[in-house]
Amino acid sequence: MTDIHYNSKEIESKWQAKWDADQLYRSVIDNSKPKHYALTMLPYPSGDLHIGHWYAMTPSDARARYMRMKGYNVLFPMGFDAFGLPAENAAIKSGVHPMTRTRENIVRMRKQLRSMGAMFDWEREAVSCEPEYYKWTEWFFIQLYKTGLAYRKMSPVDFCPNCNTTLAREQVWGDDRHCERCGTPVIKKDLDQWFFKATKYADELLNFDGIDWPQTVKTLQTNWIDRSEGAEVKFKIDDGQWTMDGQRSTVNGQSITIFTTRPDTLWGATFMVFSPEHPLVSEITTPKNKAAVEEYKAQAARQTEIQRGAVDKEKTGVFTGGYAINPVNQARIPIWIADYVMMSYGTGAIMAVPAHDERDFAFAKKYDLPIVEVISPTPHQLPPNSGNLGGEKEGGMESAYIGAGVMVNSAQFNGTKVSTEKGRKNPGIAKVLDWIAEQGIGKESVNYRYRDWLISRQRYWGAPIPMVNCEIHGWNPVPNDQLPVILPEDVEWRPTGESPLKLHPTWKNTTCPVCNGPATRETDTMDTFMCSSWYHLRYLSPKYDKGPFDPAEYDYWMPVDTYTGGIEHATMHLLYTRFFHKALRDSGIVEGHEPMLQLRNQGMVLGEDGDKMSKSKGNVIAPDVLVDKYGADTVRAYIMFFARWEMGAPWDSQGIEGAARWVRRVWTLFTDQTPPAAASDETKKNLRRKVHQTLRKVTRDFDNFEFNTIISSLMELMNEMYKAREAGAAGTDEWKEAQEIYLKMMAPVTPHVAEELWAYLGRPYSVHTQQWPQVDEAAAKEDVIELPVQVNGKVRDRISVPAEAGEEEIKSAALASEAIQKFLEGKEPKKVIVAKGRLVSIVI
RNA sequence: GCCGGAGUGGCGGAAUAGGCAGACGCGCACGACUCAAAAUCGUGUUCCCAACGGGAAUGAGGGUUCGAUUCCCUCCUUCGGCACCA
Repeated sequence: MTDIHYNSKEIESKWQAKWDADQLYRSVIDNSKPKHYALTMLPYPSGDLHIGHWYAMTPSDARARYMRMKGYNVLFPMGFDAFGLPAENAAIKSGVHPMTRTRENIVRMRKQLRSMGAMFDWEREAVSCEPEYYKWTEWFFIQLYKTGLAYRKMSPVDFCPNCNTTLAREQVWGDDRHCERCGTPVIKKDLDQWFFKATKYADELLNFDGIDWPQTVKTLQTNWIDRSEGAEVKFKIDDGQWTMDGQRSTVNGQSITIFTTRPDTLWGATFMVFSPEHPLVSEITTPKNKAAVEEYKAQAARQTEIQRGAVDKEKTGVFTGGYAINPVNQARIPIWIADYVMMSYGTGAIMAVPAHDERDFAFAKKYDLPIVEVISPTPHQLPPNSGNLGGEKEGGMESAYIGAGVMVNSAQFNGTKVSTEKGRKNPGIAKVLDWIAEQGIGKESVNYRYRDWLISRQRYWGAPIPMVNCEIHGWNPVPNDQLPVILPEDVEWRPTGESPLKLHPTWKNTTCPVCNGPATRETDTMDTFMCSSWYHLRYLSPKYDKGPFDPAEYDYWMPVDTYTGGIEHATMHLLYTRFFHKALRDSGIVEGHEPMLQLRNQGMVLGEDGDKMSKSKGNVIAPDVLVDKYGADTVRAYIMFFARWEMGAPWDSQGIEGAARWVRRVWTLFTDQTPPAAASDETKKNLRRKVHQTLRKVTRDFDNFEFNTIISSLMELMNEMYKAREAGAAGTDEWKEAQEIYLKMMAPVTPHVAEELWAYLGRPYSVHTQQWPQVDEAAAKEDVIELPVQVNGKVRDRISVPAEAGEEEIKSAALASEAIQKFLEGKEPKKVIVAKGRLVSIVI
């Protein structure tokens, strides 16, 4: 029976069936072991598992397996993020109900996932579109509503005209502000929508203490939230006399608040600019300027935000006729409107400091508005108090000055140093902040770009928002005993821009939970990111019906120890789930500040042409085909080998042959029946050394998610084993140890073939429940090391010295070398540096 | 414009803590086996100088150092994020 062929199909189906039957991957609470919750992002059930899923999941699985062998009780669950647009869009086209289609797709994908041979605990599978799941999605909504974190507001929101629904700010991408799902540029609509008050946690979300997340994700989230420190300052409206009869506007004397990051430049504020949409614009506009202002507002409204947002667009604006008083120097300054001021940021109005802001400078130049320098880069150029207090033009400036300097033209602050630091770290800003607070002019303030999370979607295939509206009692949550609000099945999916549930004849009619009178249900559904914000909790106990999760399971397994998935979710799912966790924590539902302690992102597998894979480009690699041709073990091995996991790389159809060859060569080596021969002690010692060195390396690489070098180390060891066999090592104790350790190291990567060979060698089932081997440091140690000897930085020779050799011994061995002597030319070296275990460096 | 990642052979990539650049694999070349091919096995494979031998080389240029893919500065290319954000 020397000639056993490697048959991937046979051994993979055999072991998958056995593992299933034995419940080898069932994870149950076991207080005798430390737990490890390994989580990988759940797929959307599109109906086909693609190579990207394999790339994300198999290294995650390998590491979960490794942790299990290290002695942890590991939970590695899988499920489906099953609500969402594609199923609904397919329904519109084909008429097949989304639930039908989704369940079919799940059956198919479950099968594909099983072909991976991963250690998923299927008993814990969770599917977000099933009522027993979304009951709790609805329940969570109500918890957030009860704590004031869910609210309804009419506001201008992003709407995708192709997907026919509103989107959260995070789901609008790129320069052209397109829909994250379909790429269509979004439009603005004024709509009454449900939001989660995520901004309440803005500062906390900026804090990543205690979590081991990639710097890139932390940076992306930080940029997204974009905290900026500054001040809110009140300017009084002073419109003087508008008309011949001295009539004043209704807002005369009222205060308008602006946000600025540069309160130190207040003395240079020579005009104000309001956003055209600012509610006070019509109030402050004088009759004389009304026509021009209305015209400008209409023009601004016609433009899309993209057109308005074009950075290099020339600044435009019109004067309102209104004035305000600069609170620091009482200068009467004109109020303009311009579309470079956005209603959506700060207060929708700014103080314009043309001398020290490029945009304000361009605007002032164009409309001939005064420019007053208040920060001088050269402190002694201007005599103190040489101020031209707001009004006169400063002709000398060529551009706005943004750098450090000292304050000038700023009354008692003249001479105060200003750095380029932001916020309180800047001495000038700090002083002015204190002073304006004292004077009651303004106060220190923080602004964020981050917006509350808009969760209403005008689509059918999502979790219903469990709210009821009564004419008398307004909005109220559906009582707990009526949850879940079930999605009706008989719905027409017409893409009308309105929620299909709204068009259902009866579903929306219900009774008010307060008065039992007639009321209507909310017909929008929830953003599917709501479902995925808590799926890691449902995995704990997917069949539990007394709450979203079983507290006993929660106490044992949470938090997630290792989370893996794509970085494209940095400012979406990964931010939502952190917010969600904090919101639940404040409701007393969960504990701790963060849901996922460690995060690692995989890169992307590109097509062989180096482009992103897509059906239209025809460069899609189908894992099913690869599994059929090579077997899952080879696909797993190649996926882990061919790129740095966090970087990704283009697929290479020839490259996978290398992984296939490796698996076959291991197979051949391990099933080989070469009779034991006499190997020298040297051979046996070298074999052991290589085995333990490899073990040390593989262990470290698993710890560090460096999967590609795990495979190359295993390939190297295999090559060594082939040589050792040639030298007669087969059958020796050292050989047996090598085989045993090899299969244990291989088990997380190629679980089927490792199990098969483990059985072949007559070891007790299963290799996957074995303890991870211990490195024998003594065996791994080198006796003799080869050191390169450099002369003036160039390697001129290599010497062999005992590993234990002292500095003097190494030094004299190096100097004794013939090759080195040649380069020394009899001269005495200036310096000899011995880096122990590394090299010798001689300077002449 | 701001923030972050990445630039190493024909290709994917490797290189504990600043110490032999190119591990491992793909590809390619040559050889063995074969009637032949595939598979398999073996050898070689950064570039330049014909070469024993030597020189150059980790995006470019500079710096620190006995020594730099690794640290510092300037710049280029590329990918991603943000952006009239006050």
